[in-house]
Formats: sequence, C-alpha cells, structure tokens
Amino acid sequence: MKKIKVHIADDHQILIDGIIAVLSSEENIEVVGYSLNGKDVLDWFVSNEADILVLDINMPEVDGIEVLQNFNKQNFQQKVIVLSSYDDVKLIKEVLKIGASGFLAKKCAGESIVDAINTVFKGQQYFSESIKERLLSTFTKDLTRNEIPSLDGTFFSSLTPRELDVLRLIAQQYNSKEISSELHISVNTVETHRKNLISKLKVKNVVGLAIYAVKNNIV
Amino acid sequence: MKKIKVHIADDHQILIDGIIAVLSSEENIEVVGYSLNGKDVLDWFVSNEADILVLDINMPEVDGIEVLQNFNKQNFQQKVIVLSSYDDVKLIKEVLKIGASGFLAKKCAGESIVDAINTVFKGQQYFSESIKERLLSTFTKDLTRNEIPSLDGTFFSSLTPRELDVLRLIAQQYNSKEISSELHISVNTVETHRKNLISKLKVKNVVGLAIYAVKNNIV
DNA sequence: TTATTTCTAACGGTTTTCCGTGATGGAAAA
DNA sequence: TTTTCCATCACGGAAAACCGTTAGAAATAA
Repeated sequence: MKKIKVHIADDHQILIDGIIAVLSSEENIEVVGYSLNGKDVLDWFVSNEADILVLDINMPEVDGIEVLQNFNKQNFQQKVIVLSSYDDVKLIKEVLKIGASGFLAKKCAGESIVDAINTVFKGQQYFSESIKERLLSTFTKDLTRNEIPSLDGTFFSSLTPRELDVLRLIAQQYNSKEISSELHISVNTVETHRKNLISKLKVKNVVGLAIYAVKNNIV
Repeated sequence: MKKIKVHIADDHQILIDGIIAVLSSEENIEVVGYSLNGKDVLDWFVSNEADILVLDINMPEVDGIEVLQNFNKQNFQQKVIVLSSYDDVKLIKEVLKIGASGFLAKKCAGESIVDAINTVFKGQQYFSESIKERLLSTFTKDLTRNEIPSLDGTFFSSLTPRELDVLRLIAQQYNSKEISSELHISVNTVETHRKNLISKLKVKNVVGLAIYAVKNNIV
C-alpha cells in the first residue's frame, strides 16, 4: 500500500512532534519531513517529494501566506492544508484564494488532521468544524448585506514591502515621527502608508493594525 | 513503579492530542486528564489527583494566570509547568512569582516536555533553552541598569477587573468615547483607566496595550 | 478603625492620529 | 507605449490620545 507522504511546517516544534506522534499510528500516512520556519519549507518540501504540506500560517520572518504564494508561482501540484490559531474569516478567504485545500483551526481534535489529510489527498477540500461555522455565518451575513466580498478581488490585498516596514514599526509602538526618522522618509509619507494600511486591512485604527501584526507574526 | 500523573490544559486540542501521543511512549508518565479551557482546569485537576499540571497561558475567558492565582489561594501542592507561545520575560517573571515550577516555550522540542515533567516532579525548576537565554539576557541588562526588577514587587502588577474591561474594549478598536458609553462611565474615567493601564503594563501607547491584550488572550 | 485599593471624575494643555485630497517620478506589467 | 502600481510628499482641520495632577466615595484589607 502506498503511503501518503506528509511534510509539516510550524515554528512550534512541540506541536510538530505532537502531530508526528498522532500520525504515527496511522498506517497509510507517513511524515517525511518538517520545517521550523517558512524559509526552509519550499526546499525541504520539494526535495522530500511529499504529497501534502501541513502549513502553519503564523511563522516569524516568512509566514505561511508567503510560502503559499511562492508555491503557486512555481506551479506545484501538491496539496496544502493550512493550520492556524486564529480562525479569522479574512485569513481563510485569503488562504483559499491562493490555493490551500484545507483549513484546520488548532483548537480542533488531533484526529481531524488525519481526516484532513485523507480528504485532501482524495482531491477534496477540508475544513474543521469551527471554520465551517465561521464561513457559513459570514456568508449569510454577506448575503443580507448584498455584498459579494468573496468574489471581490479587493476584499483582501496583500501589503507592499514598505507597508510591512511601517506596520512592523507601528507594532513596536513607534509613532509616525519615530518611524519617519527610522526609515528616513517624511512624516507625511508614513501617515500615507498608515492610512493605506488601515483601509487595506479594513481595520479602524492603530489598534487594529497592531492586532493584525501580532496575529500574523509581523513583529 | 508509580507513574507521574499529568493533567494538560490548552485551548488547542490538536496540541493536547499531540502531547498525549508524545507522552504515551514514556513508561513513567501517565496523562490522567485534560481541559480545553481555564474554567474546567481546577475541578478536573483536583478530582483527578494529578501530580503535575501542564498549563497553557493563552486561553480565552479564564487564562492560565488566573488559574495559577486560584491555585495559590487554595494552597495546592501540585506542581505547574507553564506552556506559552510567547517567551515574554514579563510573563515569565509574573508566572514564576505566582508559583509555577517550569516554563516551556511552544517552540521547544516535544521531548523537552518529558524532561520538564521529570525535573519538576523531583522538585526542581525547569526552563526550556530559549527561556533560559531570555532570562539571562534581561538579568544582565537589569544589572547594568542597576535595577533589581525581579525583587521589585511593582514591576508587574495585575490589572483590576475594571481595567480589564477597558483593555478588552481597547483591543476591540473602541475609542475612549465609545468605551465610555459602553461601560456607562465618563470619558475622563476611561482615560484615567487607560493611563493607568499604560503605566502598569509599562507600554508606550494604545498599540502596546493592544499587543498585550492579544498576547494574553484578552480579546 | 485605619489604611489601601478601586472606581469614579475633572481640567487644561500638548502631541498624535485620522481623514480627504491631490500630486510626482520611477518601475514594472500589459 | 500606455497603464498600473509603488513610494514619496504636502496641507489643513477634526478627533483622539497622552500627560500631570487632583480628589471624593466606596469597598476591602490590615
């Protein structure tokens, strides 16, 4: 019997070791490798010829989103199951758009990762229960609002490098003046980036930006 | 041979299942129960008569800190090993002060939890590597600053219920006026709480508050 | 009972953020 | 080559946050 080859990427090794231990009792699944950060994922995954990548979104430096984007560019056929602490709808939509096949909240049971792997390997999509509920509720909310955000390309746009610079400093409690001298640009420019960030990420103020930054490990 | 009885508390079931799987290969350790939130921990832990509690800090509603505080009030003798995604020095100090015996960053390897359990069971303290480094570096920094924050009771003081109310709303992107009408108090009062929060938590501005809130799951 | 903490509130002044709007040069993509 | 995206900068006004300080009432601990 051919085993499903799985690669795991997460910056919490304790979680990786746990998942490996859980999967070890599955006869048709084999963990062929793991990565502790986003940078290593692509190399390892390709060289190991895994069928499925279990990918954590919240990783320092290169996060899961960037990994997925790179993955797309290089036209890989392997499936990706996304792992996340936060079952944020915006995040789920983004992740599906860039080609994930499954989405697992970390609060789900260990066996659901087995289900997810088997389901996705068959070519189907998999969502853990809490995610399904979330998606359903926002979908109905969207309907009553007569919006179709899931078809709207501008609903979530990724940030430019410069915007990330600014966001990173904002999350470090720098104010605009401090950011301007740190990046050697005018305060006005910083404020422009700040405005764009707020509207791009659909948040209300700096607090929203800071929280986005922490939840996406941009620190 | 008497086994070490362990209880695990974490809101990510996938992590619990993983840890159980890792520990299942240890002959002298037995997982006698687990909890998915802070509320259930005390009841379960006591009734199960576990020797050691592996406790996640970041849990919704009742977090690990509160659990530890309750634990102290009731004078339990069992040991607690704290698990955390963030190896924040302030957090580590707080946690040690209220009686934890060990501190594990989630980025540590699975086997270190075995080490931690064995070490703490013997009555010693355990810290994972990254934590040790952190503590050491801040300790030396403190020395050069001629401060003794670890002996200074005011270095980290816990928040009052009302302050938590305000902090929670701040983290939800409410401004002071909105908070004042939500809590039915004057804007001035809200600003006072805000000021006290900023000085208590030793942060610079709302961004610091928001980040503290997210990292401590006060959302 | 006294001392401390907590919650409440106020005030005046400074700094920062927020919002709208508009503009320019360069690089990259269509 | 034209268009789109990106980074840069500007201005003005409103709103909000920040700072220091003070203080009364109620609850709670010593």
